[in-house]
Amino acid sequence: MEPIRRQQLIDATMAAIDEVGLGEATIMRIARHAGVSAGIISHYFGGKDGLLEATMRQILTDLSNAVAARRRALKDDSPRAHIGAIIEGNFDRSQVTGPAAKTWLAFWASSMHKPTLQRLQYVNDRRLYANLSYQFRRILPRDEARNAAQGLAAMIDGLWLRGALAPDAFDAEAARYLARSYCDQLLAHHGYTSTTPHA
Amino acid sequence: MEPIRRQQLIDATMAAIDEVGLGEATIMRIARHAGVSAGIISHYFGGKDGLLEATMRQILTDLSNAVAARRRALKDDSPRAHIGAIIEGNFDRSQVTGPAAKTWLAFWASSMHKPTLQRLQYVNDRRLYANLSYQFRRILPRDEARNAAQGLAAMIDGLWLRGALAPDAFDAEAARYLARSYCDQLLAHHGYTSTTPHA
DNA sequence: TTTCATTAATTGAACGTTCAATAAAAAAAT
DNA sequence: ATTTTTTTATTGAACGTTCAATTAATGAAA
Repeated sequence: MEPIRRQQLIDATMAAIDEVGLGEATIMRIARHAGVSAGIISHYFGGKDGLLEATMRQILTDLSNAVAARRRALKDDSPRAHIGAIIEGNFDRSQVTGPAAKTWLAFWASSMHKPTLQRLQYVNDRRLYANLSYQFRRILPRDEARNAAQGLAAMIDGLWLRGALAPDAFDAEAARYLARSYCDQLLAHHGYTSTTPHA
Repeated sequence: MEPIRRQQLIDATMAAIDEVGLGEATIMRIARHAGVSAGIISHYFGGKDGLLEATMRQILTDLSNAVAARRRALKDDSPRAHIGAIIEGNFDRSQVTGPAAKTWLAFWASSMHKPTLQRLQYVNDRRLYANLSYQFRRILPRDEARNAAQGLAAMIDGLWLRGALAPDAFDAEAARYLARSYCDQLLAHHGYTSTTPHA
């Protein structure tokens, strides 16, 4: 029963944050979304903070899995292919629009003042940077690779931020195209030519 | 007396949000920061929401002014110069790190669920896009210009988001360099050569 | 019956708002 | 100039509401 309830409550948390924002996402509202009583949250997560932390953890895990799966499925081992997979994985993110995205942004803002969330967010950020940096380094000199990784990471965050903010106006395909184009420009800048130009 | 108090309270709001986040920024804490009593907030702003809206308005005005001032000071009327001024202005933003930045991000998240803030944020976003788009259009074909504007806008947001999140690790100069490099790549992509390469 | 899962009622703290009272400043009258 | 009146600025306490957490009671399963 425990794993079922935990998942229900995590999903309900995202739904509630998507609906009214983190500030108004009370334990009663979350519990109502999950179809259970409020007390059960303290029982399974020790309190509201525990539930919020578990929810952020799940989002990060989902993101990590989405990237890893696409990289595992690669036939091409080129840096461009790996970076492409990272981009695709980040824009999957259990739908860039929708509950997960708004929840992510809410946690992002909240992590500025909650050490626990900040740590999670930091680890995730470093992983993205390390992965990008490593792949760029296979082609670009050290400083160039470092800049490229930071630039692309910023662009991914920025595009996704816009997705969370205006889900209706957001075109996920256009976002992926922009990120890949930027990646290609970064690589081309140092003599690398892509084998298969993106559509 | 009124304009003085209003400014004090707006500054105190940013200080409080910088300190403990939007969720914990109570009117008592804000009032204490300003050295006045809590009741005065309702007197001058009609309530907490009024104060928050006024604070966001001020941040947007400051940003708008920072960009406008740099564009007015341009000697060169080239698209590249204008876009450069927009970048510089956006990374001024009354210091990308510090209270204003955290307040901005807090409002950004909050605007997903508060129509008033959403409207302010939307107008600001459209102005950035329109300005960038117009300048790119002077050199690039329509679709290319549209993509370039969206890409650069996303990169600016992404870089700045990272500044708000990790003020200590953030290098404003590096951020400006990344944005300008990206801009140059976008322009160079269609035969345009910059007159003065950035340092 | 004993244990596990859940609920519903309750508690105390914290919140934003309101309001009557006060203090300070300005204006008017003497 | 001095006093009186009016306006403005501000306070601090009280109110009603809402929240997260806790507790005791209830139901189901083993």
